[in-house]
Amino acid sequence: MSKNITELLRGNGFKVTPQRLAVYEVLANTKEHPNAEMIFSSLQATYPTMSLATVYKTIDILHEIGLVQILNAGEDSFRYDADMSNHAHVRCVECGRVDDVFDLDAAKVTREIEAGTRYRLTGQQFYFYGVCPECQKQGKAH
Amino acid sequence: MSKNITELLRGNGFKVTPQRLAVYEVLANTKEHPNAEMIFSSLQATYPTMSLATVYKTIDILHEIGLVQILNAGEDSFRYDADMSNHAHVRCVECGRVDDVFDLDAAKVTREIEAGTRYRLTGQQFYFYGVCPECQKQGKAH
DNA sequence: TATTAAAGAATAACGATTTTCGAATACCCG
DNA sequence: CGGGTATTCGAAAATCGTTATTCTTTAATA
Repeated sequence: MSKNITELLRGNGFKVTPQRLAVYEVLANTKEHPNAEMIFSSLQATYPTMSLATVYKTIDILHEIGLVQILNAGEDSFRYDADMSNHAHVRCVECGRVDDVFDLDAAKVTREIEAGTRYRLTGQQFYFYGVCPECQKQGKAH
Repeated sequence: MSKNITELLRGNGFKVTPQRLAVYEVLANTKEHPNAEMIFSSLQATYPTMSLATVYKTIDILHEIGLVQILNAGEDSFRYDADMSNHAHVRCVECGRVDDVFDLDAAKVTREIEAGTRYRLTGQQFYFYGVCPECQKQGKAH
């Protein structure tokens, strides 16, 4: 990336706080697309006083300055991803895990849609649902 | 369709009630992908005593017997669609309307993904975001 | 038409997210 | 490097969509 988180925060008029760096670190170092609760829990050890509200407010800022994307995979809560590349997601309907799907040319599909509808498209989200390899092995597959 | 709503309800062990028929009628006669609140409001005139809880429970049943699909277009509430065909949706980020996108071969994309990941896919949802033709005319476009 | 299990309406409960507001602190300036 | 100040933090309460509970009504069958 061109700028690091500290520069981006300061450049957008936000203060650089340990909490913000910590929340971003969690997101940047996992591939598990955690929700707010999961981020909160994983920070309990190092930041015992941090509240869920702070996690939400921080995510809001990180999203605003383009450092995290918000996933709405049809669950009861949102998930967050520090990987800003345009990629789809697949959720296992058995265990709930959410994985990345990189081999999909979304731009091509988007161009087709833009030609078909008369919308001027600004973004898209593709979600796939199925059973992950692990759960298939578990024999839970019917 | 092969069976009508009355047969489907009864065949699945559900009673056929005026409320259920009414909720389905609303969904079947609109292309606006209403959420629960919108369905509730549009039934106020004819069913002044119906409660929101009934709308939710009815939608739940209609979804269970395969008569409506649930849309999660990244808003704060769910939308519902009586068109069960596999089609994508596009939401206008200006006015909030949700339109259908039929010209997209989702099955083909799904097959590609299934080959790439090792998931066994059971479904997918594609959502596009942009500015609808009306809002583009409004000059709100930047 | 009577029986009865299921459904409706009203209300309370629930969980994720947002807001409020006094206390704490990052950052600019000297 | 320390002070002043606007911003942020954190705890609690509020909000909002949705779900559960309770009690009353009703559809379906004989």
